[in-house]
Amino acid sequence: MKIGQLAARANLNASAIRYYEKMGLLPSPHRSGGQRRYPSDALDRVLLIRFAGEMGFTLGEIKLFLSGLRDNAPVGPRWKKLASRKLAEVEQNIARSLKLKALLQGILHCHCASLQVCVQRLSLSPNLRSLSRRTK
Amino acid sequence: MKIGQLAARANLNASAIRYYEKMGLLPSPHRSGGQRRYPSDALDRVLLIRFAGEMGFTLGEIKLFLSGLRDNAPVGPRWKKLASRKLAEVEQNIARSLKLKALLQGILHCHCASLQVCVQRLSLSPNLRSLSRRTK
DNA sequence: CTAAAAGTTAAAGCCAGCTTTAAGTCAAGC
DNA sequence: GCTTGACTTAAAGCTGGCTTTAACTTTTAG
Repeated sequence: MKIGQLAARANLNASAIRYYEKMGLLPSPHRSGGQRRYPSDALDRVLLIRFAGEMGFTLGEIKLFLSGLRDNAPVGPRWKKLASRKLAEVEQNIARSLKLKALLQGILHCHCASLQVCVQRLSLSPNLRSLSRRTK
Repeated sequence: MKIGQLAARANLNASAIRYYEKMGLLPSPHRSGGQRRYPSDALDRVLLIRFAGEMGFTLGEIKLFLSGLRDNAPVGPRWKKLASRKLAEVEQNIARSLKLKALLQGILHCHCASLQVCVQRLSLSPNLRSLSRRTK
């Protein structure tokens, strides 16, 4: 299979496939006249990568658990550890989003004179002091 | 107030304040000897910006609704529109995260022979075909 | 045989929201 | 008056996950 066909089947660009290879997520396939030829199971691998990506794993993390993944290897402890860490992240994200939702609804339904009053009335100001600077 | 003090009170870097100004979110204050001097209510504005940012609004969106925000202006229809759009986004994010959580738990608790089997067993493969290419 | 389509590479570009850097100017304490 | 710290600017850098570009080669259809 040529790269374009693989890409079409996985519904992504050929450049993404090359990128995965460069990042070490896909083994470099053998070539015919300089062009990549993929075995058919490469599609599964690509789909698995996309799936993990959709689950919020970074390419680095995916590379980590793929590197220990043989044909029919069992779901290993390394993967389980990564997955439970990711699960915690997802749960945090959910909690945070629920708070956000409540805040937005609160402000949407309020009849305060101004946004600033709203924010104060919802006791958000104290929160504000603790925000940001997260990058340091 | 000098920029450093404002930054300290808002708990962010002076560079962020300058960035907000450059992006049109903060009015450029008058200067003494080339240096910015802020009125005390600038802090409220900065905190409001941060707050909105934490709620998931982009700086562009924040600029939009700040541009119609006077001292004690009522919570305007423009802001309401933006907020309800954002609310929908947040709700989508929650729904998506809940799915992710279920998937991760499913895989974590399964006893499949391999990840690939897991993914297939959880009927994820069909989903996979419809993923990505979102940037086009 | 030829032209177009698809493949190749390395390197640069994109997005947001800043931070960092470089090379200066200004303010405050002793 | 001098040092140190805070301020100024424009421009470049950072993160991640690719895409785009440019210049070129290979394959394929007619």
